[in-house]
Amino acid sequence: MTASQSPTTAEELRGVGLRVTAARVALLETVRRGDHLGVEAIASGVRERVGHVSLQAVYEGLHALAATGLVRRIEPPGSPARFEGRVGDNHHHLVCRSCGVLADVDCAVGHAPCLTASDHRGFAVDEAEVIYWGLCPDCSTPAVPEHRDH
Amino acid sequence: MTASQSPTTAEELRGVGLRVTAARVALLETVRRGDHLGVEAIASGVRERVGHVSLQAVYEGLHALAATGLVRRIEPPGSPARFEGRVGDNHHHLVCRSCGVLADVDCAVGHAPCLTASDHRGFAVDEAEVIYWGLCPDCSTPAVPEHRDH
DNA sequence: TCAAGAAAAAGAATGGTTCTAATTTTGTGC
DNA sequence: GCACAAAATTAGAACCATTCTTTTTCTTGA
Repeated sequence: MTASQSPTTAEELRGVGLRVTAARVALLETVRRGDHLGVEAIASGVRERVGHVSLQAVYEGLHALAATGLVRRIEPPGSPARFEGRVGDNHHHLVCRSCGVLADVDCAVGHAPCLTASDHRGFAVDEAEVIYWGLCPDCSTPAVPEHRDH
Repeated sequence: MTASQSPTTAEELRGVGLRVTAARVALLETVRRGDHLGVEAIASGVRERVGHVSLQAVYEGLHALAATGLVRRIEPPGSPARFEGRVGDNHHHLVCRSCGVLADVDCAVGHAPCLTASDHRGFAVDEAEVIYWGLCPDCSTPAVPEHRDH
């Protein structure tokens, strides 16, 4: 652990072959500071930093960042896509059936694929994605049921 | 194990509190005979059996069947929902990154939740859904690459 | 046989996401 | 420092799976 400074956001972007624009720097920082944000929330965060950015630019930027592995796209069934900046540790997710909130769970193994199927039927498996379904602390307390499935 | 006949499709529908209509019988049988069919494919199968059925009726019927647990809805990120008739054994799925094909994998445990998170952060987890990502046998052979990610 | 309620029909609407085409900006080489 | 090519951004429309609304038809239990 000597003095190799952690790279700036701009350097990280350049490092994966992306051009550095104010919008993309803000995009990456917004995703990293946020907690599983959706596209609209990310767009708001980016606009707070750099003024007007179109929604399409956000989609395009997120696509680029996800393709290079700087962010990860999570798409829980039944809700729009969300993004997180925690990548590379192959962690998994807890999803609340009631309110849809999303939380991280560490993967015991830490690298993909952390599970191997007994019979993978000829597939070349490179990742095992796990979603734990349940109720979050807020929704599982019987008192004050604020959110409910219809 | 005496001679208790397996129930007819109609009896199964009635058993979960649903009304028996030609469309729903055909719907359930189509899903069961098919292999992870999409909504359009299911609609085609139903129409082959009972003539005209609207797409909305198929959506409505699938929703009802899924709510009662007679069918299971699978929603792999990036592709439209598909349905399967194999329920109750908590099996998982292999998804091909290239062509999107879906295959079943037996769960070693067999009942949900088959995995427990190390730290479930207060969530009451009732199911662990696993998706194995990889390439199917057809797409992983280097020769004749028919399908490719853009 | 009848009434109540569930299911189906038709049609429109919704919403997240992607595509197209034109314009601007960035990084690089001269 | 300038110009050029590639990449990023924009605006706007298009897309497609899914859902909603309303009306009509059918199943079921009385």
